[in-house]
Amino acid sequence: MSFGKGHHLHLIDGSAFIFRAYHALPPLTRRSDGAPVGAVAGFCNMLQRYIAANEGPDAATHLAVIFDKGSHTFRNDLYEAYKANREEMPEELRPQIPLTRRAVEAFNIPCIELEGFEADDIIATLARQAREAGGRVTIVSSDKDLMQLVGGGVEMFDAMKNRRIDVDGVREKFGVDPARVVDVQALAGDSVDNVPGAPGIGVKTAALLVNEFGDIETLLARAEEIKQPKRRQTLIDHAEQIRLSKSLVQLDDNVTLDFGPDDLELREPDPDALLGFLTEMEFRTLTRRIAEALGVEPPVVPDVAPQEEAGGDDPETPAPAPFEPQAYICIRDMGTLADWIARARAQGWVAFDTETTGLDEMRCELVGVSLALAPGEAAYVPLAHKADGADDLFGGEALAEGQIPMEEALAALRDLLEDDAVLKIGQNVKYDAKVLARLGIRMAPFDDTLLMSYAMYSGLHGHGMDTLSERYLGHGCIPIKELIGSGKSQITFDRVPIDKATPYAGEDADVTLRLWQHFKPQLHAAHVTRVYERMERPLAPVLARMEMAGVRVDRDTLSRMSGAFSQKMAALEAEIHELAGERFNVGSPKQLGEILFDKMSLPGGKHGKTGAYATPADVLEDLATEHELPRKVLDWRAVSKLKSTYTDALQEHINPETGRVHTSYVQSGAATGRLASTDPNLQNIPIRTEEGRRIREAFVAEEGKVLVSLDYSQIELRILAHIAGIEQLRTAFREGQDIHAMTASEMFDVPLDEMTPEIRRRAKAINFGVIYGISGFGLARNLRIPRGEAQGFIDRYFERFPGIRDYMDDTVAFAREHGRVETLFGRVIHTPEINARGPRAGFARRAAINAPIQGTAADIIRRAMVRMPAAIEGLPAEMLLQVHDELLFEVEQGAEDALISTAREVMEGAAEPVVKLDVPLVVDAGQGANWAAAH
DNA sequence: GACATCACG
DNA sequence: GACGTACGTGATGTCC
Repeated sequence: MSFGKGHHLHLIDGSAFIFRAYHALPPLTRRSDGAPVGAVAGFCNMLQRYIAANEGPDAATHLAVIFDKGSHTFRNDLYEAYKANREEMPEELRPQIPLTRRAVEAFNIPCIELEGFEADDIIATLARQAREAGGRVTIVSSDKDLMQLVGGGVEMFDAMKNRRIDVDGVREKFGVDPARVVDVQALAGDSVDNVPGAPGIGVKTAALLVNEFGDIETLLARAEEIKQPKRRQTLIDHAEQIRLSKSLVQLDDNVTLDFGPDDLELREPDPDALLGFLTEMEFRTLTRRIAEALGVEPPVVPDVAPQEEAGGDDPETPAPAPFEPQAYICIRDMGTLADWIARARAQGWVAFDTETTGLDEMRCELVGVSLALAPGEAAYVPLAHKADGADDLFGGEALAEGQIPMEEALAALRDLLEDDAVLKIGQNVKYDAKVLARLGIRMAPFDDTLLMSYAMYSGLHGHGMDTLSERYLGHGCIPIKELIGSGKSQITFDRVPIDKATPYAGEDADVTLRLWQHFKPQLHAAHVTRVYERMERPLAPVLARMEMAGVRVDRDTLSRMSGAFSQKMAALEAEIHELAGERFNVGSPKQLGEILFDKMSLPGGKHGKTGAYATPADVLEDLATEHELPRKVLDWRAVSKLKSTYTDALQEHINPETGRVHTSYVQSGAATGRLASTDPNLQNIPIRTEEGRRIREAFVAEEGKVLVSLDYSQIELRILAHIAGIEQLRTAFREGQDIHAMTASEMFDVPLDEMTPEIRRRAKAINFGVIYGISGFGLARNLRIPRGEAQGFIDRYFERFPGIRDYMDDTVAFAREHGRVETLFGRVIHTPEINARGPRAGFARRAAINAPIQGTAADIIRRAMVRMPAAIEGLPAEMLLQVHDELLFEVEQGAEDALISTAREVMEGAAEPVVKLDVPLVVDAGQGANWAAAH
């Protein structure tokens, strides 16, 4: 069939796809021979998702993937240095290139490459042919070099951001129409492709010139008319270089091809060929998913064990059992349960998991438990499943038949779970341990696959069971949604029929067991055994105890504040509507933006990602000098935040049984080693404003008790001083000086006794900026000073403290070489994006600089927390909360001083004996009837 | 469910 | 001189 009107040709930029796949995924190797296949897997995934989503008005009728071939093209003949500063292709990627071509063919998609031509030129040619035939074209790429092709039915599609780029999109990027893009590129040049352009002219300036004069030739002919002398001279001096640049960026849309759009009609893949290829790559999940999409039986991917080296200690290792959820056993009688428990004891370890009615460990009920003794050998013990239809007529109380009575089963399980000689293996053990603790059962000793993954792979990926199973076992888990549904019609696990619950619950234990067998030997190889055994594993029970203790929150106080906030909001809202001259939703940034920037035409309206106006606080802050309205909106937002996030929401988190609020800490929440706090988040209770701070008055001690807060003073700066070896900082900390004032004095040559608050404020911002991987732009924005001035400060800072720059450079170099950074205590934080290009590289760089500092501080307080229960044993005190550098305790009146001195000693000495810091750690303490007073 | 906004260290 | 930027989190409301 010939291509024409009504047809739509999609052209995928294959090389861009590969690089994205390569950088998006961690190095994955084929199990049988260790060949790198991560990029191939990512590539296939992206291709599959692209095809699956091919519907709607922009769907392809014709499709091809285009690759570059050869490194020498006509552009190298024009300009030797073209693309000369491209980095070498990574070693792991090179062998994957031919495999991705085979992947395209396996999908039955035409795979196009032509010796001596860049993919861009082939795309340009096909796009022109398709356009001339009267059809539409979508170029799947975000490469700006292709933007010149947009228009007349040709658009681009950024698969990463899932966004189409049309003529307006190109105008936004280059400031000119697509037809003029080459002229802008010719002037601005391109450092990535090493196109020289005109020195000193960037895209902004280039667009300005092109819009005024037209194309390059006209511009060069009329260069004399340019007013700015420097710019005029540049253009005159570099005319030839600019012409050359244009011929480099101009795509050739007249490549001789022995086929055309007609030949690229969308074809169904041949299941045998496609699944054969995927099986050969040993992509288990992907094979299964694609088989499902094709409606055929998924082939078994042989699980070939890696080739053991000669003399390997166990050449007879059998292949792991395949996953067969239907084969899991349902235990319905005490005899069988006792038998499994006996086998677990004989073996010395067992994988264990609980099923419950919800995610809140403080309120949910136990529904059943599962056990696994070997890969593929798992059992589910239902305990509290409801009878079918029990919820209709009889109040939902009737239990399903054939379950061991709860009491009896728990008594038997207690012996196993509390047996010091049996290791319990779980995934996120803190959850199960809390559920069991409410039933009076202590679960110890244990191993936790979530924490093992966190210790080894922090920063690489999440640590949930589904993620780990897919990644390390190649097995997609049964989604919980298949059992309990989602949204409004969601049911609790006790309503799931036992015959459906058994494969799911059994799988949880089976997967956990297999992950443990996979991870355990790797801890040593990754050098994180100490991190796991000394910091992560022992912290979990400590967190569980803190969470169960909870903190008392006074409902009346919050309720009164909510009432007052409501009134204040209503008053502000009325004033805002009055000032705006119309009613609108103040909480909608979109509507607010339209009022401010369209209706009132205030300056500075910038569009966010979605094209709507952005109205963040700092923008409104600037506008507040122009008009009354922005200030009112800021006030409204402040009150609205306090009410909805704190005074309203916190009340709902008060547990009716304990009268206290019980947060959950996510031990693997932050890549740096920090904790995260959820449901509710008690690590972001307001303190910076007077009004917000009053919310802390609702966090109170019980009658006869006191809240005590201890926090590390300047811990991250102290760590920086130690790691980077900055002598002036170390001395200042040893002598207890004001560190920001000292920095200011050093930088601005102001004696300490003449220090002003303003100068000190600047130094403080720089000190913090350093910890975050400082940039002139960031500091400028923070201090609201010109960028040049901010850069001057930074330069001066590095001059005075050269060790800081060395630390930054060394850390980034280490990350580039190893793909990770480390804390002083050996915690590993992976930096997979550190060798990426573009803005992502900047993010990764700053994160790598920050991670060892933030992470070491996190390690120190974790160590203190692990030691704390034993240290304060005997004192009438409980540790309640951790807020990164602060610990909050509740203690009986009279024992405050004893607690403070004990806890302070633990905290100040927490780095030792593993690390001897050459700066002191200092802990400040406060106490009072509520959290506000304890500060 | 993505995005914008804002609370904390 | 150009680009886009402070690090790490979680909860809420709007809007599609």
